[in-house]
Amino acid sequence: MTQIPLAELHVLRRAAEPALADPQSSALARLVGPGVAELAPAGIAPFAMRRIGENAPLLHQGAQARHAYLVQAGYFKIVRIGEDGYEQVLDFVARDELLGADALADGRYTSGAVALEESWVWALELDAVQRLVRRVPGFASHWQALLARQIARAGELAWMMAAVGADKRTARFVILYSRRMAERGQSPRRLLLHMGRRDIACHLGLAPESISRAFSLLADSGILRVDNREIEILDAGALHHYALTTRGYPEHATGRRLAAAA
Amino acid sequence: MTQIPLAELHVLRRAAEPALADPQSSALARLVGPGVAELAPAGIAPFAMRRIGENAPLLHQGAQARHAYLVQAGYFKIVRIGEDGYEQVLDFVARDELLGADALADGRYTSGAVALEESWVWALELDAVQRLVRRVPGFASHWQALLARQIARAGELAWMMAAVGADKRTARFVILYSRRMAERGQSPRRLLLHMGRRDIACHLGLAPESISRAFSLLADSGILRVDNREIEILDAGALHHYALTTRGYPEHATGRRLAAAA
DNA sequence: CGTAGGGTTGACAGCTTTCAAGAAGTGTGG
DNA sequence: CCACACTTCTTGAAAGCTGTCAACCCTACG
Repeated sequence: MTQIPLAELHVLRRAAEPALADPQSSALARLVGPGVAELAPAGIAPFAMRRIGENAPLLHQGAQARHAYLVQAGYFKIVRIGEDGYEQVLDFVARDELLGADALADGRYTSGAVALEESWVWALELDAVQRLVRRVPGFASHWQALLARQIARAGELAWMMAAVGADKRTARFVILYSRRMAERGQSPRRLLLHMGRRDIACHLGLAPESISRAFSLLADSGILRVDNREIEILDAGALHHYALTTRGYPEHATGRRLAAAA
Repeated sequence: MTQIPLAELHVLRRAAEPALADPQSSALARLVGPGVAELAPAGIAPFAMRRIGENAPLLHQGAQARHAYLVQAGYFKIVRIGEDGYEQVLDFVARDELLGADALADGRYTSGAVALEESWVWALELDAVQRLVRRVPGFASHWQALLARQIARAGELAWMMAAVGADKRTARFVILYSRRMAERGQSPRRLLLHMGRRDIACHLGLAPESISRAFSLLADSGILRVDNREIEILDAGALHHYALTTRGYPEHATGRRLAAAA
């Protein structure tokens, strides 16, 4: 009955002192390629790793941007502070993902970023990135793929937020979380939430109590097993089915004039 | 009492046959620069303009992507069709904005795009864009700024969706719409909605009736004047104040360890 | 050991969805 | 030119759900 807790993950989290230039484990090497080691001495890519303490901010909303950051290890939340001082959690960011890329638009960070746990990031000078885009073949497409990935996330966000009920929205959050776990090569079934209920609520536009209730409901339905921040997906099919029904309208008679191009 | 309707805008919409290579009015020239005319003959940038009829699809979700599109004139909605056949409106796209850039991630469009009215777009071959990024100085930053702009939109979306009530969410929608109008140099006070109530509802995750009610409420409050798809912001301050109160929590004790970087 | 913070659960008020009907505008065909 | 059908938008009333406030449990930490 009592399964082994995700203790190994906890340990892994604590001991996540990352290797630097090893292509196997360096997010930077995965982005730039194996030739990364030769770039730094040449002055083309003076990329440095930074450590961010738990609850420490990395990006400051509205601040002048000189760097983007590539997450090597740890977990961040993207927050936007409204004019009224209320914070909204826009997204969560994990290893191999980009922070602060939105600053490419106008040179300022449109949102803040806070580490949810001890984290390590690569500081990418925006100027240096531009040099790499022009000089290093293949880098431009890697970089743009990373940017495009962020754009695609907007769609995921809209999909999640468009769900009607609090429980359905929570179900979709779990699905997305699981999918991202899988992208990082981790188990898509046994999840360790790196954030608290309040941050989840802030992200989904719900009350923390509703998150709690939704988790309890999904647990009682036998779809999830919930133990504080440890979550296990017991019935993925049922979870997807549960998350399916949404506001929206069946694909109406689109395609009446399919070919209208010149 | 009866103000002049936005007739001139309607007319403008109808007569929007765009000029091609004039830097003043060509979205492509604004993106690439005045040298755009020299690229096409050289075979570097074989960009062509396409006309899309009303209600005609431009992007097909899941289809192999060879082009991104830059909107020259008209209006689009970005839609995602769920596995259950229900459509979700992710965003709306207007002149000078990008369609299908998310395909840079994995070569497939993650969402579809449908013209809400007769529209014209520049078809940008993705390969050609890559060539421009490397060869044309200054283009890379323009291009990336455009991509970054899309990323920043995700934040706007989250902000809008995080509002609690249907009326507040609608108010935020109007604010964003107004802001985008201003970005395009149009009046931020007198708005012409290019989409129907149902698309708005689909976008906000609400029922169409709720949109109607929210508009009526804002109109009765003297904040908006609503006449079908013509909307005028009568009291911008009140509108912002109305949209302010949101779910979320006052900036909690962040910054306990402000400096934790190496 | 005591406190503080996070998570869970319960009850009521408020709001949104749903279903239904009516009004207004648009396009077509006679 | 008119009439009809169609779509879109609006408005009304009841049911359902979520937010709020409150209390309680648990763990972590000093």
